[in-house]
Amino acid sequence: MKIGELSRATGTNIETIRYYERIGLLPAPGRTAANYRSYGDAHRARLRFVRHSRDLGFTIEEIRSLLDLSDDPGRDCGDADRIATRHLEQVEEKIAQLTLLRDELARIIGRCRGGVAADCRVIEALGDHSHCESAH
Amino acid sequence: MKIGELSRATGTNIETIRYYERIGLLPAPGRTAANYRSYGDAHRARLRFVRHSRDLGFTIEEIRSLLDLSDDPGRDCGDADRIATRHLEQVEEKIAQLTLLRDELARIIGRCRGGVAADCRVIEALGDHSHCESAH
DNA sequence: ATGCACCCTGTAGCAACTACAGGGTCAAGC
DNA sequence: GCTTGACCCTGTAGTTGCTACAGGGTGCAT
Repeated sequence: MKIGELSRATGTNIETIRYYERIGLLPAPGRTAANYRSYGDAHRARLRFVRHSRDLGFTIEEIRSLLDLSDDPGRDCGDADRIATRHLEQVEEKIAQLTLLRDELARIIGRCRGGVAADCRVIEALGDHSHCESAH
Repeated sequence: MKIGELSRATGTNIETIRYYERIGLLPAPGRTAANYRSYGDAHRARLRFVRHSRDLGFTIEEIRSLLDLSDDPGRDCGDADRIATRHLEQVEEKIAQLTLLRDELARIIGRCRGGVAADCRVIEALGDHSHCESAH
């Protein structure tokens, strides 16, 4: 299949597919006589793996490691588990941070009673971290 | 005060301070005879405002608007409220997304019972979105 | 033969910094 | 008086993960 078809089959931008090839995340496919990229099922499966991992928030480097693992079926699965677990921890930490942040924002906004900027509690609160109830 | 002192006083990287000046977020300060930047209290307060806003996840452009507002004390506070409220909504959406993602990751990882990559449920799950229970 | 959809390479842009390279300034110590 | 070290300067390039051209070639239908 040509790149446009692969793009549609995986919901991936054509430029992104070429980008993944350039950085070595996808293997360079064969070419047609007209120098068009020609992909097979294995390419499509690999790209789906990459896209799904990106959707789950893995970085390109993490995906590289995960792909190395899946290319070597004899290797210990524990490595994949460790990468995913560490990522899960990061996601949980991010959620915790954003939750603090949300509470802080809600508190700041809640104090706004309208009026002019000189009396604005939102602007005042942004200028002075010491009004905050949590660290960030 | 010189840039190093401002950096320590606000916990901001020196390069970041110069960057903010370059993009017009901070006004260019006066210079000493030796061409060193020379800051006053107003600069420090403004930088604290910027850093605090960044910590709360506002973008540079949002901060630019908020600074415009605080520079013009007669203006309607509602603009600041709207910017902050929209940002709060974005944070809430991000939390919701990450929560879905966390559940999906936890589910994937929970299936891993060790063993070799060929049988790895983590790698299998990453390759096939159809195993997922939620959209992402 | 001409239009159009598709493909190619290479480069530049985005956000928000961060990290040099290559140089100048200033006070302290020998 | 000269060096050492901490600080400062400008300008440019790197980071992540794409995205968007510019400027050209290919393939098929009308």
